[in-house]
Amino acid sequence: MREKKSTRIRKEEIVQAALEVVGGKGVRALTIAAIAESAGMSEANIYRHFSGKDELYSSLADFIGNSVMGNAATIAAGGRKPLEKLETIFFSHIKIIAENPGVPRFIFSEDVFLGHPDVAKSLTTRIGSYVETVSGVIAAGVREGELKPEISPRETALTMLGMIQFTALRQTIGVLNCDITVESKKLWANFMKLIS
Amino acid sequence: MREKKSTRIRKEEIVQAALEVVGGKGVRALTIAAIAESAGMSEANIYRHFSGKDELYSSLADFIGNSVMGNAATIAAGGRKPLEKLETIFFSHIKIIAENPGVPRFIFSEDVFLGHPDVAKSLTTRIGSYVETVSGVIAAGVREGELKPEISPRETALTMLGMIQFTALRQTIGVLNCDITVESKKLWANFMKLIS
DNA sequence: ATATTATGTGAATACATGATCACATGAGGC
DNA sequence: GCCTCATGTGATCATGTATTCACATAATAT
Repeated sequence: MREKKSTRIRKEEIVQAALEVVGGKGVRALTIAAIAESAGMSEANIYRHFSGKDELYSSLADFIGNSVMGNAATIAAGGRKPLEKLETIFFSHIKIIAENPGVPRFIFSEDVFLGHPDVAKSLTTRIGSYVETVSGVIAAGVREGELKPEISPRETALTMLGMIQFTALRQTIGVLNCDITVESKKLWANFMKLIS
Repeated sequence: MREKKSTRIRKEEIVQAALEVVGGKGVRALTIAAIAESAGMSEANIYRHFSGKDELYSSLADFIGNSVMGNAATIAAGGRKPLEKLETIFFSHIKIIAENPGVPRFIFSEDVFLGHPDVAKSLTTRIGSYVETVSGVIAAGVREGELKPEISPRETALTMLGMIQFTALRQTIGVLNCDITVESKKLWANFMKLIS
């Protein structure tokens, strides 16, 4: 039999294993069997620490939300100039996506939004505040004269997030043959020309 | 027993039914049973017209590709001005998404890109040519002085498609509480300010 | 009219997946 | 050393899904 560890540690291991499964084979492949194999334990043991797949999904969403989406708010609250903040948000978001493909896959997966409404609600709230955060930074940029005065903060924020999201998507489905960081630099350079 | 129809007609009906299932309940719910119910026929009859789920996926991809992505190429080949073409491509794409949510769901679904590599390859090719088509229109717009000379056609095209894709996504997951057409008008008005 | 063929279906098969259970075993308190 | 309990597991069950098959019936040719 395996070494025994506390539930707290096992939970983290299981969530991490789940994220790896999603990153490697997609949310569709997120079966108890796959998680158990990735975590190196039996299927039954998953149920020892989680009541079922629902709780596992919630934990996964919390983990992603806390470690990832909170990031933008922190940057926005910093003391730098708006344009700098925007750039930092953009590239840190891209970096997260590049390092962990399971994140965007999970966040925008059907299994979450059609199969786990409570998890979906929590994620949509986070996405909404993400949009507001970026809008606020853009509005500040306009006020301070760094950005063109005629642009609309909210729509520009949505355009920027769409650009990020589309990049993640293209990477996920393999359209992006070159490196995602190279691609994102080109996109950002062009976006700068559009907004300022 | 039901009325008998030719395979050609039944195939169309089945593809349409499948698209409705995807639009209503997602690719995850695209089971033979669900398609059969939506089409009003028995499961076994699906196999009378398709060799299996793989062929059905291919047909679905072809249908979407032809009726949707071909659209942009037609518009681009027309005789209007680049900016007009861009606007038409944008709004017809949005219209398709609004009328049939199954389209973006299917195109960017994991089930397709991780479970049906041949279908995925055909779709990635189409997405690639879509990007090129839009890039071409934007490049023409720059040449003719309708758009800012400093923008990069390819990256601007990706930004525009990202904007569309993100709108589709927000509609799919329910973040978009207001009408998608209203939202898209606001986004386009802002995008015009960005590119010209 | 009859034969032939294509189209339609309920029932059955094979397999994957989520979940449970009885039982095994390691860790810490005594 | 022994007890207790949380942790770990193979076996098992229930359900859902893709697919097949024998059989039924409408359309069509002869």
